[in-house]
Order: sequence, then C-alpha cells, then structure tokens
Amino acid sequence: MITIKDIAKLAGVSPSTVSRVISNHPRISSETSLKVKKIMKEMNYHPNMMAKSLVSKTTQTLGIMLPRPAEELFQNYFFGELLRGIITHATRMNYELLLSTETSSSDELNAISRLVHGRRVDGILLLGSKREDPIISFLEAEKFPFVLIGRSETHPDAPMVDNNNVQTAFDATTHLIAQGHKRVGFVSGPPDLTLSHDRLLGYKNALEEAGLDANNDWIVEGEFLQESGFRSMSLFMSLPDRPTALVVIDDNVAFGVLRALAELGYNVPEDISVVSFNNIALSELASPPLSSIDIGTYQLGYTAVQVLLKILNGEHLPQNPVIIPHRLIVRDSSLFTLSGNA
Amino acid sequence: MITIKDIAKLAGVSPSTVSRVISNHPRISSETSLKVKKIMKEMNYHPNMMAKSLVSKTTQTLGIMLPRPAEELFQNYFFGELLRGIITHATRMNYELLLSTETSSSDELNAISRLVHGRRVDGILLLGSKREDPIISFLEAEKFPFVLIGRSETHPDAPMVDNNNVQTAFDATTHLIAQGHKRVGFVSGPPDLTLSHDRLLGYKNALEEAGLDANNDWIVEGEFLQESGFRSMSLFMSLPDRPTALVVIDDNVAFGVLRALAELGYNVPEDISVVSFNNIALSELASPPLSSIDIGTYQLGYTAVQVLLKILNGEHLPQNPVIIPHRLIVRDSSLFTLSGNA
DNA sequence: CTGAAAGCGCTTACAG
DNA sequence: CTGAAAGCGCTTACAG
Repeated sequence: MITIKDIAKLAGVSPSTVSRVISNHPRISSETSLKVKKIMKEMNYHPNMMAKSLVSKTTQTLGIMLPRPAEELFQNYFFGELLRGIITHATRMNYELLLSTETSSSDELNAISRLVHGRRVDGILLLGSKREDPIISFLEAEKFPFVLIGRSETHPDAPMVDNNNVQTAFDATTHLIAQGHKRVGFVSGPPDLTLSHDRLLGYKNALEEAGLDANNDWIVEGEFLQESGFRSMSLFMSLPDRPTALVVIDDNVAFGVLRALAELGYNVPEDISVVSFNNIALSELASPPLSSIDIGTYQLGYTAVQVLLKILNGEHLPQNPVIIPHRLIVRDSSLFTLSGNA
Repeated sequence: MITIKDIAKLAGVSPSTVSRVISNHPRISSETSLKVKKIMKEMNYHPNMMAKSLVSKTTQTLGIMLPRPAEELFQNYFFGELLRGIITHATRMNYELLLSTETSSSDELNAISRLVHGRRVDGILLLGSKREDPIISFLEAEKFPFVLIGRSETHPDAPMVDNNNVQTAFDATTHLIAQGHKRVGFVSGPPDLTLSHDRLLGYKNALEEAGLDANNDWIVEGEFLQESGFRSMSLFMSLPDRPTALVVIDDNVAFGVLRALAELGYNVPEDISVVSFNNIALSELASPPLSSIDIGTYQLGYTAVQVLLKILNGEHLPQNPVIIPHRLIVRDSSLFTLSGNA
C-alpha cells in the first residue's frame, strides 16, 4: 500500500505538504502542488479513508436505516425509486452510503448504535417511521445528525422530508367524490405507520367536508403487498351497501385490488372506481391504467440527502418539515362519472 | 467520545488489556474480562471502527457495486429481492454494506477505485456484468476480493454466483414446445449483457433439439422494462407467421407484453402463450397468472455474500461458479396445448 | 510557503 | 496473564 510518506519522499517534500496539497490548502505554492499531484497520479495514490476519518472525525459516509420488515419495502418499486434519489445526490456530493437494517425487534437499537457509536457514518437517513419510534429517540438523545423520510408524530422537531399525506388522501378522495361517488372505501396500510394514519385522516376529512358518511366497514387495514389488496376485496364487495369507489394506500396494493375485482367479475371503473398512491411506473400499464397520486418519490430521496448535508454543514434549516409536492394523475381507473350527479 | 483509555482507567488495567477483552483474547483472566466488560456496558462503550480498521487493515464492510443505469435495476423487483438476500446474510455475519455505483461511463473506474484504494471495504459484490467489463479487469489486476453475481465471459476464473442461464431458457422454451408450439419467439434484454446472451443461446438450443426453425424475426432485444415488452408486441403480432408462444427475459417485460396483447385483442394463453423469468411476487397476480422460471433471487444474493466471506477468510472455493438451481413455475399463461399435438 | 511533532483510537509483537 | 511501546496513515496547530 502506497502512503502519503511515499509520495512525500518521491516529491522531496514533507508528508504535511502532501496532505495540504490533497486538501487544496490555500497557502501552498502552485509549483509544489503541481509536482506533488503529478507524482500522486503516477503512483496511483489514493488516501486511506480510515486514517483520514480517524483524525478528521468525519467519514464522508451517510447511513441508510431500513425499517425492519425490509421484505415489504423491497417488494415495493417505491423503495427503489427512493433509493435512486438518495444515491444520485449522495454520489454527486462525494458521499458514500452505508446500508443498514434493524437486526431483530428484540434489540432494535443494536444496528443504529453500532453505526453511531462506531463512528461509521456522519449522518443517518431514516426510511419511514413507526408511530412510536425508539430509533428517533435514540438519535435525538445522542444528538446525532439524521433526517427522517416521512413524519414523526412523537418527535415533531425531528428534521423531516415528507409529503403532506393528509392532503394527498384528501385530494384522492375528493377526486372520487367529484365524480359523484357517495360511498367511498379506503384500503389502508399497517396501522402503526404514521403514513397510514395521515392518509386515513385525509380520507375522513374529505368525506366530512362533502357531508358524506364515513363507515368503518369501508375501511380495511393491511400491508403494502398485493396480496393484502387482493384479500380485502371479497369482504368489501359482499357488503350490503358496498362502496362504489376506493382509495388505496399504495399502487401495489391496488394491483391486488384490481386483480380481485376482475376475478369477482366487477368492472373498473364502471362498477367501482380506484385511486391509489405513489404512481410507480407500472401504474400506467395496469388494466385499467391506475389513477394515482404522484408523491415525487425520487425527489423525496434526493431532498433528504440535501437536508442531511445541510445539517452536517451546520446550516440553518429554513423549514421543517420539507414538504414534497404531490399531484393526482388521473387515468382510466377513476374516469367514470356516476349518473345523477353532475 | 469515550475511548479504550477511559475504560482502561476505570477498570484499573492497561488499554492493551481492554483491547484483548474486546477481541476475546484467550489468555485473559475471566475475572479481568468480566470486570472490563461490565464497565464497557456501564459506559456504553463502542470501539471506534475507524481506528480499528486503520490498524487491522480490515473494515468489516462489503461493497455493493450497482451497474450504471441503476434506474433500470431499481425499477425491478428482482433487485430488491437480491439486495434482501445480501443484507440478510451480511448483517448476520456482522458485516456492513456500502452501496456504490459508477458515476459516469466516461470514468467508470472512478467509484470502484475509490472503494478499493481508499480501503473502505474488504471485498466487493458485483451485481451483474456486461460482456466486457473493465471493473472485473481492474479488480483482478488489483487482486482485490470480489464476487460477481452473474457470469463473465471474458473472465471465466472470476468468482461467480449465477444460475445456469442457458439451461433456464432451455427449460422455458422446451416447456412451450412440449405444449405443441412450433413457432416460439424470444423477447430479450440488452444485448451487451451476458444474461441476455446466455438465455438466447438456451432458447436456440431448445429449438434446435426439437428440430424447430429459429427465425430472427421472432427475436427482439430491449431493456428490463415493461415498456420494452409493451412496444415489442405490435411488431411481433403483425408478422405473417407470428409466434404462438413467447419466452420473455423478465417478468416486468412480460407484464408489458401481456398488456400489449390485451390491447391488441389477443388472449393469453389461447392465442399466444407466455413464459418469463424471475418469478417475482407479482407474477402470480398477473392476468393471466404468469408462468415463470424461479431463479432463486434471494438465494443468489445470500450465497454471493457467503462466497465472498469465504474468499476473505482465505478458504478454498470448492466450485466456481456456484450455480443456484432454478425451477419452472407453470401458471395459466402457458397452460394451453395446441391442438393436433399430443 | 513548508516542516517537525504530536495525536486521532486502536492493535500487537515484545517482554516479563 | 498483563503492560509499555511502537505503529497504522493521516491532519493540524505551532514555529519559522
């Protein structure tokens, strides 16, 4: 392994000088700088990041903490898109990314405390949060820099990048109501996620504002899996007063919903309209093409890295949370106006 | 930050002794060990990994190199499943994972050489390879430990974990031939990937063995995207002698194929049968449910980590490449026997 | 503008 | 079984 000393010797200067050349120290003669840089290139020298980290107390690395049942996340296109946004900006800013996950629920702080106390990363990106999240408490107690992608109810001051998910669900529901629907159901996600909670609230708000009944039979909770949507339909459609429209928490879940409806012999959108969330690439190719709220997934990841780097630089955060705008993409699955309603 | 010296002082021993306790050195009295461990716990001490790495020349970290157009990969459920296998075993073995990607094609060795020369990782996992891959040449020249998930034609001695992709495509094609199909098409992936190449070969071998014609009009190359499959169909189905069955390189691509066929008014499997690869969770819920070759995606990732750790331990690799077994999951999309053929 | 020296938090022969 | 010392490859006041 070739070190800073080797370069120094070859260039006829001291190791300190080489170090200064590497870090573009202002008070170094351009002559010396050029000479040293030439030799570094010739020798294909790269600084040892571990040594650098040890003295600088900085790692140029960001940690990504995946929530525990990563299985679910990984089955979701949404996650890939988020990761893509993260990687793009981190790479651009010369940061490395360390991927970590909770090892077991019995010891859920284990992974995070290894990262934090082992000084392996400069800051942490939290992908999603539970309604009560000990990881956030831990990071706040440690005063360790982090950004949450999502929203925390219990830690309102935590730096967050999120959509306005009450509003996303409000918009989706209102769109269906505007088509004349009076009985709108909601296929939700895991109840311990803030995301599910917020969207449920937005859904209820929209019904209330329209003076429509909320009916608990029209709300079902599940997971972010196609199977979840698939299974929920037999129950829904057998209700005496079944919904004529559905808001579905996630595109994948909506695929399961569409499949179940097809098997049960219902037509979308004529028999029942569907709007979901995330607008993954596949939504457009579903049968029928799926109306979906585009939440700017890539932008969420990208922005989260920007915010975290600001924190690391000690910059002031002009606003918190940072809200990524969403918009409803209307496709065939909700393009059906109920008769008798203008 | 609390260091090994602080612990030593509190325990009334030397830093060397604390270090030995941490690494479970055999010649340490259990009395001393207990005492030191107690204090470490009380003080919530965690060793500084950077310092440890600097002297031990080891990082307990594995690098994951993503191929460049990561966009494609990330849109693919397949990738999530692979990553899940990697994370599971790496975490279990107390290794961290560094996620990296080529920054630009003009400087494709930049990211990898930062990892290798910066000594940030102990070994590297390569996700997929191109037919001519400078990254593999680089790693071999540097004698840096790595495992390729996939197969390299130009570097047959590189450690690899792969399916037998000639065989996977052979099996898929043979299954269709067994249903009586005489005109079988192939929707392939990017031609510069070894994977595409191998599966095309398996497809051709199967045709040849059955004494059937290969027809270049029945072969189309594209990307691992739904759109790719979608677009390929208008061409295929307008051929005078169009195929009655299709082998499709990837489930996502197959979704696009199914969608296009539905729009064009063809029934699957009656008008045309389809078999694809990867058997992602969604395959089962497609309309119709998709026959697919299960390639053991999770196992590929998991095994790749196992192999890489073996290399790091200096163990001998009993075989190379390691082949993960596959199996055909037959579903409705290929369950139709052409009349006049037993 | 440059160098010598101390130090980052660990590990590991060497000695006892 | 344990400690003192040297060293891993860097950076950074301090001095000139």
